[in-house]
Amino acid sequence: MRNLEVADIFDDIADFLELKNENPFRIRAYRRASQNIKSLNEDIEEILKRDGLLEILGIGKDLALKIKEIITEGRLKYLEELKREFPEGLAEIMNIPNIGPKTAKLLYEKLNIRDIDTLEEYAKAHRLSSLPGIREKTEENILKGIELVRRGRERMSLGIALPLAEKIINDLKDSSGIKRITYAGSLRRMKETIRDIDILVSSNSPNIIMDNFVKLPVVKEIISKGKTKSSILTKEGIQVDIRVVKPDSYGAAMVYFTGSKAHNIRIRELANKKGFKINEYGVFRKSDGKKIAGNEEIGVYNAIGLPYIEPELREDQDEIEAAINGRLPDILKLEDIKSDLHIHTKYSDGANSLKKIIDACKELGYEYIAICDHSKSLKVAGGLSEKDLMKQVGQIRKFNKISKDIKILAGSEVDILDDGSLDFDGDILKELDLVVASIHTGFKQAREKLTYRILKAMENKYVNVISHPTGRLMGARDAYELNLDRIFKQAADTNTAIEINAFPQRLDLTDINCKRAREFNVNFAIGTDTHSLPQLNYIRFGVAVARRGWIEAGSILNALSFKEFLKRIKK
DNA sequence: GCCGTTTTCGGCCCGACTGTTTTCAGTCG
Repeated sequence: MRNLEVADIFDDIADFLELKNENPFRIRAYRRASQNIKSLNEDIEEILKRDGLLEILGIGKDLALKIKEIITEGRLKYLEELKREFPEGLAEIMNIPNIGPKTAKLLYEKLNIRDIDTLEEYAKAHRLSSLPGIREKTEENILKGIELVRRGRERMSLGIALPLAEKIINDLKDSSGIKRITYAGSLRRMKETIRDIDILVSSNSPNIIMDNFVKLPVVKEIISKGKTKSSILTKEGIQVDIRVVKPDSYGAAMVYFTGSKAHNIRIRELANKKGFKINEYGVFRKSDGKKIAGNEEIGVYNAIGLPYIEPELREDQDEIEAAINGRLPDILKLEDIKSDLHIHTKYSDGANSLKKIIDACKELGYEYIAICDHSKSLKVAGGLSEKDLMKQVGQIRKFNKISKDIKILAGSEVDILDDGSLDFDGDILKELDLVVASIHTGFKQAREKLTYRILKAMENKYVNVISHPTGRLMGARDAYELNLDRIFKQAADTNTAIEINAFPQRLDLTDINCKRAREFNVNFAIGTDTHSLPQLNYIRFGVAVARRGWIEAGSILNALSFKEFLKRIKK
């Protein structure tokens, strides 16, 4: 997979073109191409092989040639030429907040500043004030920005961002004058990682909201405070932006602030062609400036002839075309979920007793759940021996006899061993209601070997689900190399479901891979991999991944009724 | 540099905030 390599090169080119003050539309073409390549769900080398580059949105003749050069030559002459014109450090300088191409170029040309360290020296010595448009305040901001860059403005996981946004909204929502309040941005689109949190408010008295916002207990620093828009930095160093609009603009503002930027650009282009203008206040007829929509999101889409598009789909990844052609998927909803198919208990490395887990799941309204503790080989996680597993199965059977509200599936998260066989024999596995198989060893093995192990496991007639199929742990471990297309095909052929592991550090499969797997007609199982009670709520992150992957309820095992579920998993 | 129900040229999304300016450029989302 060299998609990222190609995307990064196009991004670098865009940086250089900005420094050169090139045609902004040309720069945007590179950025858009980069963005689209990043979110492709197919290997770009494969696309090149089948001569399909021009089908990629935003790739024309010229960029197709450049992609070919990158893949075959391992480099791009054009980028190397650009690199000769400017020192490499300038791109880094442009990463500093509030320093864009104009300032970076000015610093370089007037003071020969070509890296962050030099810039810091100059700013501290007040030697930047000699430049036009830079005085003391800008020097201060540059120093602050350098600190931010050094600390690394990393993206946080959805699991951190969502609760934080909910807390801020909760703290704010009683402010007088707030009519509606929500989070927007990449958080509302439920991207797996988030950089900034965006909050949107509708109110007729924005001043009060701005004042209350910058006084919230989480605020460490006020980045900017205006009449309708402010930004703060929390004590954890997370930027939170807020925007207040009038109630009759709330829908348009929701669309605008939910993004993605690429999606917004597309719908604005579409509006333009139809004689409308879209901004964060509404949809306006160009002929007489009359506002024709804006209160609600759906009205904005309908005004330009589109059906409502779910936030998770708004990535300019074919959703506009699908909307135009009436082939938008009816994606999974949280309410569709009837079960959690991956839960650990005290039997292995979970924190809670079977009883506690069952009670909590009843509270959540589940129709059935699957208990899947680890298998005997995974000693570090307290894997169960055959004897202990059978004891657990017995306990579950007993429970099911007296329970009316919820069905408990006796399952196991069974290790896939080095040769692709399973950690328990068939005579044990046949006693279980659900077998979830996963790899916990040999992450560094070759792609072919790891792929083989999973393919082999799927051949086992007792295996219902492959859990966290790529093994990634965000911030700790990359996904291991797999031939996913072969795995998806095998999953469909053997009726083995692929798990969407909802644990925020995993989210494995990813949204992009879900979209790919969907083309193979595979079934999915969402599991929280819960090890302690609050983690049962992670289900919403798994649902988010499925939604971003265009998955409909019909192919999610745990969106099926218990009866349907049992039918569907038969191999 | 891409793209086409304005189709092979001439368009290309739109507005808020800051810091520096006497009316705006640069940056950001």
